[in-house]
Amino acid sequence: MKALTGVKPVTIYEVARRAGVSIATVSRALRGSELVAAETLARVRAAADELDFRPSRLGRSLAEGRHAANGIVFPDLVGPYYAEVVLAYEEVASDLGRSVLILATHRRRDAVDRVLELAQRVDGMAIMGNTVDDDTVERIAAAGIPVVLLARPPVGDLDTIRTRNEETAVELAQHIVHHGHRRVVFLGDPDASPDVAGRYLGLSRGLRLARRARPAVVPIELDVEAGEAATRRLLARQPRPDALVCANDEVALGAHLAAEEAGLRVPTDLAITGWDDILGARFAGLTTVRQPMRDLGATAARWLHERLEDPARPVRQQVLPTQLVVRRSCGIHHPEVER
Amino acid sequence: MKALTGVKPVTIYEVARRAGVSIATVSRALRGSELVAAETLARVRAAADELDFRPSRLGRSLAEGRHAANGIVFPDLVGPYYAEVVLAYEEVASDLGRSVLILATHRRRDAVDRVLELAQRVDGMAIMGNTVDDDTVERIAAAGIPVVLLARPPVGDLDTIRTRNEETAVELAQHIVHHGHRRVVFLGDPDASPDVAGRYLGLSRGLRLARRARPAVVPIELDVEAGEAATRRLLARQPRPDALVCANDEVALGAHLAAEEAGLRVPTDLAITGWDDILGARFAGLTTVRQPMRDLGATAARWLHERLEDPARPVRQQVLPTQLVVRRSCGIHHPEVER
DNA sequence: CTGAAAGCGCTAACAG
DNA sequence: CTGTTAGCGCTTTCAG
Repeated sequence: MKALTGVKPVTIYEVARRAGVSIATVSRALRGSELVAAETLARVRAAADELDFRPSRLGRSLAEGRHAANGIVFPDLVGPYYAEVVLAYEEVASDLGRSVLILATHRRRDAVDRVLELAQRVDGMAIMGNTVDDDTVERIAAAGIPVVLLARPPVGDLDTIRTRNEETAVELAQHIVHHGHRRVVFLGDPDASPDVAGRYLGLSRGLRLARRARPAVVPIELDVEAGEAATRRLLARQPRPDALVCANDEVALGAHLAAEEAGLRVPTDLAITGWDDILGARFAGLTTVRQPMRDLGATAARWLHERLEDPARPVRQQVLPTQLVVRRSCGIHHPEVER
Repeated sequence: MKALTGVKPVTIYEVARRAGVSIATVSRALRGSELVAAETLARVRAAADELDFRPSRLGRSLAEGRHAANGIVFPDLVGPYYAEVVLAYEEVASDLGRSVLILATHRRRDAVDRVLELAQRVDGMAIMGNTVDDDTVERIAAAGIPVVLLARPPVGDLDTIRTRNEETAVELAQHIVHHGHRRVVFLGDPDASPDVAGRYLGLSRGLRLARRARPAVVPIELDVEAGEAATRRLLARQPRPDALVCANDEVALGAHLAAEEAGLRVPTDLAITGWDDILGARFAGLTTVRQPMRDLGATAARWLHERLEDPARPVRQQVLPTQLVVRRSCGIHHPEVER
């Protein structure tokens, strides 16, 4: 028997009155305290049900001094990459009984303010890659909000989870060299995010180890259009590059488009590699690097929860493994070709 | 000159004491009330700055009776589809000064409870497709929380935004018939979501109009693996279907994989279509239907804001157009082939 | 212009 | 076991 209560929320007072007890008893009864007589408990429950009472989250949070909510800050949500991270984060957090607030910073200049505002609404938050500067991170942490850093270098003594960029990029470089490519260009902006920086560094190091020239870098956005446009420009130059190492798969797919348009064949005329292993990469036969994105998000949520439970626990920093996925966009003579 | 305040949040009382005024004056000053002397204003500002004061969101919300936050409920975030919707929603909501809480229901049986909990934290929310039943939606709306429905049929007199499914599916059916395909199978579960139901209905209707047999339906999950497995099974049957209409692109890409594995050529031996036009579709040459996903999310956020501003404004229901994107997975004789 | 004080809805001592 | 009461931090009358 649910009473339609209209637009005025039912408060604990009304339940108390209806059950003929005090609000303290209602509170106890509804949150499963031992200190309530069975019969009282039943009366309170009945009253609450009849009124369809749901305790105000605000009142409760204010009294408890906690939000039971987590935040996550990421640069954007285009492409499957961040979506996966955020989803896994939400899934774990939700199962742990915490709501999740999201904030995409894009490159708004008021990103810092928005993050600070977010910090007012959560008990802890995950902060990804290229969103806000270290000062802001430290400021939030100093305010007592647990923070876990995602895909960015450690700041202070904060929990940090990253994926392996540089080492796998070295491996990728070797793979490229192995296929005889010489004029290598990196498409992506190392200054744009720690991830991209690591990938560029690894590529450079790998090429250096193989005594090849340092790669040229074309700092662009990480989307299909930018990859396509940049490649179009590059292919007009002489000599043409013979390998494009792209900072992510979207760029690589854009490069593919431009190559096709120019009548070039991949990998014969031009090798292309990506990063992330999004769904499209598989269908384009793109050699790329697979990242455990769901792990990133899930671990962040779990760690945050554990730190909230025990603020004194030791700091953790982890680098998740990534994996070179060899398909055909680099050359086809390689043994471990994957479909 | 920022004072490190440690872990105890600065309250309005401390600012008031430091500025030598009452908390009421601090409140007024900081929220830009006219009723504060210029000199007082300056003193309060200085004190707040020195203490790095940020008003407690909880205190404020409780007093104001509003959260300045919106929720969005969706079934999942796998695949680019929902991610795009959510991102656009966040972007608009954030610009309107509202935080956003997300909730993925997956198919948890406690989805209703979680949505109800979410309702306690927001001023309004968007509810997508196949998440919770109409009763729950009405219950939330009845509690005075503005709701906008996304990609699901209207419930009561709530604002609703959908994309055109049935009509475009009819068009798709005609396209398929036009290419001479006869044994058409629909991959997807019409009971799984209103969107899928609409697509199936349109396909059936289109085939009927062309006097073709009603399509068989294989109710599966909407991911690559399910599409691949189902197609593998279908291709083992005699006679083989000659056209697979998939409820989304992931399924279609999975079907592609299975066809390839079976040594069949698309579209010669088997036509395949998808829905959503994700990035991978383009590279697989998949004929599909493009949906304005960002519009969906952005419009939802905007409408919600407008309704919050003016609860009495007229209800709106809108169906956003979708567009058949013809590539090569159905046959190549069509005039309007797109790259 | 400014301060005092009454809530907002709930939790958690503290007394019985 | 149960009720009283003091906050949690802020906004907003209501009086000066």
